[in-house]
Amino acid sequence: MDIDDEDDDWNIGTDMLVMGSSDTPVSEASSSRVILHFDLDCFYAQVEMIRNPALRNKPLGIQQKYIIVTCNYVARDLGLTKLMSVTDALEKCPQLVLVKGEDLTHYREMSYKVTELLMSYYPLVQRLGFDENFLDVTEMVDTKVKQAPSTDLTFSGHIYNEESLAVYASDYPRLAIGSHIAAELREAIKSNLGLTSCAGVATNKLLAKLVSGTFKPNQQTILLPESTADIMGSLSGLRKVPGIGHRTGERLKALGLITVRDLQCIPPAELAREFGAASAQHLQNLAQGIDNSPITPAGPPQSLSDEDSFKKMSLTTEVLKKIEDLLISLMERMFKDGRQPSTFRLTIRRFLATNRYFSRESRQCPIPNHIGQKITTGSCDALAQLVNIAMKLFHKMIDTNSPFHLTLINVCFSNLQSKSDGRGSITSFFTQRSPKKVLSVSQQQNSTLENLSVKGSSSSLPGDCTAFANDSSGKRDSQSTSSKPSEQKKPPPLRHIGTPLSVKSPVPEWTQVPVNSNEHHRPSPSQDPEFLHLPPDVDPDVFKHLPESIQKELLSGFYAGEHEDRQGTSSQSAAVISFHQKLTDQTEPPLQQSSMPTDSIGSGNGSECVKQTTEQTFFFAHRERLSTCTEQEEGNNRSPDTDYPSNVDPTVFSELPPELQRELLSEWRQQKPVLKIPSKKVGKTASTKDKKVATKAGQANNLLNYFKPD
DNA sequence: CAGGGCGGTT
DNA sequence: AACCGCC
Repeated sequence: MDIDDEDDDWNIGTDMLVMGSSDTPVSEASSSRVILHFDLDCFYAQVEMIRNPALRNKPLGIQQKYIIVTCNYVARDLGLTKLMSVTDALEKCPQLVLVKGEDLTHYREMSYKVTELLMSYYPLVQRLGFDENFLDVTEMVDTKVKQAPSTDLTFSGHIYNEESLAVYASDYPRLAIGSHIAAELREAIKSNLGLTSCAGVATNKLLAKLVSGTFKPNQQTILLPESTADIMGSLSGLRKVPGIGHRTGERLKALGLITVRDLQCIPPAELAREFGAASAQHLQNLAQGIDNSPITPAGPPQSLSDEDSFKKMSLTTEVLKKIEDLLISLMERMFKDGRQPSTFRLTIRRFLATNRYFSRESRQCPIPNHIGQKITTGSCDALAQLVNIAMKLFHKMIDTNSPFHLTLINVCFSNLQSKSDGRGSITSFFTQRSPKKVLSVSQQQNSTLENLSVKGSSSSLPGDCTAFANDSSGKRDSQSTSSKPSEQKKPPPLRHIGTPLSVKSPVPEWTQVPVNSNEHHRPSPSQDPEFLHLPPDVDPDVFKHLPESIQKELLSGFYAGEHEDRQGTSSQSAAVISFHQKLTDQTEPPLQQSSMPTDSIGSGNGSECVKQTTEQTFFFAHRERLSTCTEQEEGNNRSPDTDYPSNVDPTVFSELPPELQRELLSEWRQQKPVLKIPSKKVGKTASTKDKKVATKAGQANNLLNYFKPD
């Protein structure tokens, strides 16, 4: 039995009151929230078009395996849709240009840049996937409403159901102001990052999300409370309600519920029989557009994972190899993140013709401290030890004596611990790392917001941003009291609304990546035997499955015949620090199982023993080298050098934001040198961001001016 | 349902 | 520790 669901019910009042009183002139409930939802247009495709502007005017599809996960609007106009098979897509549109999108690195980076940008305006930002963000601007709006008369208000963007409404912005001053904030932020995203987006303005997350897609590319829409029933009723099925997924949808269908109205009307008691009272209430709330869930501010990701899918995998050696590949890239990301994972999870998907639910199975276990530390320092044997742990987990799920058929493997780090030494600490997320971003929002001289009879004022900006700064506990300030009836924790972490969160650079550290980092392609160092080296406590069960030749190689040590630049050459990055730790067989006996976790994951008997390599280097160094030679083959009529400026439409390129131009250029440049390994530090300092800082520093962005007190 | 990743709940 | 839900 669940006790929860406190929040959802008592406050039905706020939203519902407004809806209910549709006869009389509706006035905006002063207690309702103002929530924005931002949805980037065909996000992956936009990122690829920025990376290669020549793709702009062509039908472009982003391909993952045999699926087009998204496509640009040129392609959509030709009839393509999301999640269409490559075969179908090419049939419909033979001239379709395909870009592989399995490697999410660039999308992830850009995604966090967007979140980061929004957070720099106001910290109450919640991510939803890579391409959506919610903002709770209630308090911003409220302070504004108090100081400005609600005359001369306008709505920015569309109004849902506008035709059938007769409304004035002065009836909804708070949503109206919210709509201008949304417009300003969309413009900021466009001018700073080159991305177009849609936005929805409403009184809760559910409605904001639903309404944001009303006018599709690059537009925004307000949902007035009186249209709540309309937009809910417009949904084609229950599955369209955010919060009702596959499973819940099926269960509802089993109850005979198909439409939103079905769910609204079913007697609560009946629904409660299937879902319990609390969940039943929650579901019916959703069906009515009621959603009191708070915006939970985005922090760094709580887990990092890497996965790959395939048609068939049925050999243990393949599994081992795949896990290793996945771990290599995952560990590198983990290393860059700086935090230390304390839980490891292995997830698989079995091929099961019978299984209707594509279900995944997972096993997880703690990561021993000493291994976790090695991850954060980039030590080479962390890989081997993790592979070992992973294989143990694998054997918990799969009996390798019987045939098996996997279609997916996922490796995941979670329980990420910030270390108090600075790097990766939550305390440093908003500390100055790179003064890269200058939020010169509006290029336009007259901000729309300035029309709101606001006393624009000084632009003194606080240098310190303590929004999330806290100690290593990893918890944010718990805060203050909600002024709303809703149970929401009302956080604005901002002490003073008039004090914008650091125009300077609140760049969260988890987004920090070497600017010049050249990691375009999947690691796939697949051919390279040096990754197969195993730890002292290697699992004999695993080992014996290996081909003999590999076993031999393992036993003889891999780095013996290593060539040249294994030593920390100058070209290696700070992230690729190499160290040389002499480990002779004598000084370091290979049996260390005492350090394994106490559950069965720990190494078992003492017989397993592989010679430790005599010299260890950070595995990232190897990974970097190997990654340089990969290149995507596209079957289509794409020119092979799509990433080079030669192919780029200069006009289009010149229209890109300067920062993007620079990053692109450096990216392109990076592709040439085969062994060029960018340094984190070099990347940062080499990036020309400093110039940008000066750009419009004096002209504080309008939003910030807008909220200057007095 | 694909695909690669996330967060949250049980 | 495993599952569910979402993009």
